[in-house]
Amino acid sequence: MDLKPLDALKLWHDVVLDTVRRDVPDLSARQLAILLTVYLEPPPHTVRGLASKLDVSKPAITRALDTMGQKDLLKRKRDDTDKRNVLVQRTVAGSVYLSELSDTIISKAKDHLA
Amino acid sequence: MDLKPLDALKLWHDVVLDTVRRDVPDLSARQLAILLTVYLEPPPHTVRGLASKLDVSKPAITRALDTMGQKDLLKRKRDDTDKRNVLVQRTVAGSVYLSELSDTIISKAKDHLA
DNA sequence: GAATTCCGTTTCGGAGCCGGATCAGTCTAC
DNA sequence: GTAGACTGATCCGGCTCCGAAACGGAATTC
Repeated sequence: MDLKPLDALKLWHDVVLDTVRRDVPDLSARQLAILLTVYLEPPPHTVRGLASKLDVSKPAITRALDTMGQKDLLKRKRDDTDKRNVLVQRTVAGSVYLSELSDTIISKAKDHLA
Repeated sequence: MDLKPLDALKLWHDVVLDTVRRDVPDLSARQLAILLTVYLEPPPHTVRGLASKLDVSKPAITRALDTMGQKDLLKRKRDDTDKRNVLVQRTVAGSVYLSELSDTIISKAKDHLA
């Protein structure tokens, strides 16, 4: 793999610019980090676990789940075996959102990594 | 270039997670977009031009320049030929910041695009 | 040289997010 | 069964950012 510094920044620039312009579901870096973690890493995902992994406070995770839940990008589910836990789960809308993000990345990558 | 959707998202995940954890100069997506534009696209860069390119309001650009100026990532310079204009210019600290970002991207890319 | 246009900034009220402390509910040890 | 540990949610004061509108200064038009 041969990715030069300038190419890496240009790729980042193109993708960030694209997401800023069509800011539709405007996610903060933290929210995006949560979304990607839930979709890419093996479950289960708890509030505490996510807070630890991202090194942020628990309320930050709870609030992010609130806002992303409203946008239907994620959903909560109470753990039946231990009702203290909340399991964070995927949704169809979340999958679509990330699918579009990967499309953007791949499209922009083609321009720089040809 | 052969970048699969899952690899693209994993790359994004790793880099975003890295920037969230060491949130030192915590830049919003917009601020990062401004920074990358100024450093990657040919000058001159004006407030109005940046607002148009990112499709955001002028005050948003002004405020972003304020905060990033405090962090010394960018600097303003009055245009001598037309004193209405403000030219946005690079700084050493900004170059260092983006250099570290590209290092992170390249490092994470190696894991997925080997 | 007065009126108009253009530029970046500031003001304004409002919305979102922040972390520490605290809370109610659940599970575990004894 | 009761005391303690643990989970996620909520409260709190504070900070950042938002866009529309209004502003002052500079350039242009006539």
